Amino acid sequence: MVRDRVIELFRQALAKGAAEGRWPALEAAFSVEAPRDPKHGDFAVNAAMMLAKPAGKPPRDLAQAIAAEVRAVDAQHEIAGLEIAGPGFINVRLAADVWLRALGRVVSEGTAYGRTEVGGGKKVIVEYVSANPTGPMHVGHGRGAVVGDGVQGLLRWAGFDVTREYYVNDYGAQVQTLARSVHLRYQELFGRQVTMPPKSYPGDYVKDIAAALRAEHGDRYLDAPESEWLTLFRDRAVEHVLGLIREDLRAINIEFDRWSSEKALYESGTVDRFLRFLEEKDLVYVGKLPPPKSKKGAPAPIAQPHGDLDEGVSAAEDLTLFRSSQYGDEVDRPVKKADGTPTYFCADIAYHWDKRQRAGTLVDVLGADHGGYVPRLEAALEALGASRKDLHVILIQMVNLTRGGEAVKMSKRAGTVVSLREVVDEVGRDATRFMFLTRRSDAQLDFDIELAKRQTLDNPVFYVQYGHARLAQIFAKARESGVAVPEFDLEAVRTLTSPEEQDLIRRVVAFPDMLAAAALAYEPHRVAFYLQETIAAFHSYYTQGKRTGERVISADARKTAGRLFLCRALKQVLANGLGVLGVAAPDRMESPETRDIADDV
RNA sequence: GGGCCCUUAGCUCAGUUGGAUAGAGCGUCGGACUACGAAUCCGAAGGCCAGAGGUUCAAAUCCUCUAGGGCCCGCCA
Repeated sequence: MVRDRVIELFRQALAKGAAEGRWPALEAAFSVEAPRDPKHGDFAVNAAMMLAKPAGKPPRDLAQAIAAEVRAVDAQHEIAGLEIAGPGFINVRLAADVWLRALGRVVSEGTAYGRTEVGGGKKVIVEYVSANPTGPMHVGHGRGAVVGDGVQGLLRWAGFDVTREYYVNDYGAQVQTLARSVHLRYQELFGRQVTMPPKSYPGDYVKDIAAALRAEHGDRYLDAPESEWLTLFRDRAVEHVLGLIREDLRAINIEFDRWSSEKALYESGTVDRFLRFLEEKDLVYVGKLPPPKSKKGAPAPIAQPHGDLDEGVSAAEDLTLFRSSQYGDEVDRPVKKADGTPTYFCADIAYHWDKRQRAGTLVDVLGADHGGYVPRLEAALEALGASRKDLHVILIQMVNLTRGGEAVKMSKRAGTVVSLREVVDEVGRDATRFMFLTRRSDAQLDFDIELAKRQTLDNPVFYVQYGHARLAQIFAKARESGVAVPEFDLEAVRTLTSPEEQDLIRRVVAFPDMLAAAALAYEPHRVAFYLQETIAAFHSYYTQGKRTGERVISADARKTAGRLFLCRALKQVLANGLGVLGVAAPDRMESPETRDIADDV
């Protein structure tokens, strides 16, 4: 990478000067950034400003000295100019051929262009979605799914050894509730009047499961005690719902390497072994939990009026508590319920402990409503001898679904949660994915269905895809005109001298740096913004060429070859960038006329 | 009462982990197709980066406080 080369030259120069006692050694990393204003050169280096204080010298004087040293180190004359500017920046201008050779690499590396080794092959497990198998995915799950998938894709491109993992909560009260809901629907199929309790799952998919069970077992479980059917109904229901979730995921192009079952953790004895392990390490004790804090100063409710499927909170009893408060959590957390069975938390730390043994770095993509859960998870890792730094949690904020600006009311209770599937079917896979990536994940997102369907700049996915299609059409035109698509030719690309062409070259060459930085920050939205900005620069260049007559394909064979090569590199970068995000890069867009007709039908 | 997140142009949002004069799109106004896709582009107007302190060569970015909005504070998962 070009930027790495600049860093290397400065590092050598700084080390040399420090060894000769001309300035102190620089401990922290200095920055090498592409400045906003191209007049400031290709890169701005802040090393002199960082050294000014420890050296006790004015930054501009130091910058002069450092620049002289860099010139001495630059044996191959890769640097064309060094300037001291502003408060003490060293502005670096590279020799033109350095950029052009880097441009050549875009095409020679092809579909691998943008891959880096910053991950060093380190193992990472990215856990995402992990939606409870109690119903189809809704829009909020979709955001987590797309962001998580973007993160894992980025890490893969940055040279990490990534495992995509889904934790299936197929054990515990919620899937039992699902099983009971199925049983109620099952009774209904035999003509009985049933009322679905407030906290049950009434959806149509529950009826489908009930129907399947009736087809297989007839009325065998109609009046049977719960102990006879609960496990069967639960397992069937979970299996069916997981099938729905897999379909939902396939609709947005997401696959997993591993599905980890909570139930399996119990059935294999892993949870019990883990509990004994905690006891041996003296990380648990039997005690009482302080009463829950009341909110808003109101007295704590004595009992929950609606207790249909809840156990309710009983008075303080002795529980097995995990010493999480010693590791940064607010209070100790129970790992066993009053009835002696392990809590969700217990199984989850066992799961995280297992993951930590399989990989050095863990990434969890969770809904923001799980934010309060993070400290105890970190505490657990710390207590178990790993570091809280080994876990990176990405909290996905809420999605507000709107339609033409009007809020789409979603309520779990009223059963009006909009499924991910409905949205994907209406706006398409690519638009859905891209939409979720146009916002930082830690900020709330307004997802407007009408806007996602619109084909304007409001909806950037069409803009970027159109740019890719437009580039593809240039090559179609070239073939038509008998112009060969060129391989790298230094003489040809040397004709790319306009400010716009120089800008495009720099953007394309910066692609791997951008990807690596986005990966290390776990921020896939950066890729989406990079693509928009890059294709905007191309559209501008293209239209300008149309106006001035300086078109890509012209009578000047050498210029044509240079520009076609630039287009080839651009197209590759767009395709690779869209690929990281899991969005298609079409060579041709459906025309708006055709689409309008289709809409009218 | 406590914890986490958010607040940047009329609207929706970026801002390269602390850098030089804060950027896009939409909307408004005015322009550009006999051509490789006008689903595009060019120009104009639009800002006390919620507010107040602090840290330093440098703050939208870091620390404290204040004001708004969201999420959470279970022996559910």
